[in-house]
Amino acid sequence: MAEQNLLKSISNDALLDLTQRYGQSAFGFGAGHGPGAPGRFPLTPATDFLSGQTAKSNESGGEHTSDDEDAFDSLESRKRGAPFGDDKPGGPLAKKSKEQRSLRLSINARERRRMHDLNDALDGLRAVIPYAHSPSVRKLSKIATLLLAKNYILMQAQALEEMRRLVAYLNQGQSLSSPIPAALAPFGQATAVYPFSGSALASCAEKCSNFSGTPSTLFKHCNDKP
DNA sequence: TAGGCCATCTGGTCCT
DNA sequence: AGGACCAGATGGCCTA
Repeated sequence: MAEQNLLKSISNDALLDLTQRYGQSAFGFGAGHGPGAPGRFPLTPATDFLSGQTAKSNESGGEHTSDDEDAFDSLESRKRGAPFGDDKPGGPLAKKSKEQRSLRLSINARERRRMHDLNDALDGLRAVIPYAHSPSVRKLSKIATLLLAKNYILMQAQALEEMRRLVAYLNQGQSLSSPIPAALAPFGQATAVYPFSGSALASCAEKCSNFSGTPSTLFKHCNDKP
């Protein structure tokens, strides 16, 4: 039952909250920041996160014996309606030798465990990126989770850069009472960073239309036609 | 009912 | 050799 609640659609309020948090920069300025930019964000927490995941992965890998895993696998396969009945008499593994079959089952279990670890990591990611975590809100899909996380990181990096500029500006002995320079405009005008924060009148479609480059499937819930 | 999302199986490839 | 990683295929579940 809790799962069904999780699968309910994201409400418009949830989208509004999400878009206000991320803004245009979150979905827009990914260009030029591909994976080929190593060292761009040398963040220690990321390293800790990775090491934590590795530890978790090893931990989960050692939770079950292979026998436990096989028993668990068969049960889970039936529950999920696995397409290939690896333990059925007429299944694809039926013709193979016992050794081959055993090896195949072992590989399947490993792959399943690997995917579960991956999903656990995605759950961890969902837990730390800002979106509506209410039980009445549908869980973010995998692709949406990754895209939101990427844009959230980019947005945080941008905010950090702006903060550094502000600190540098203040260190020059300038008074804040003087007009805010253009370089610091985002701090004086929230809409420069969060274009939706002051646009309560904007339609859902208008907001969605600003997310160029984001797969339209992420906004299936949007009932407004642009 | 079509489309999206997901879990699982499977075979191939690469790495240690 | 064994394990990790990857991509394709398949079928189930859910929603519009």
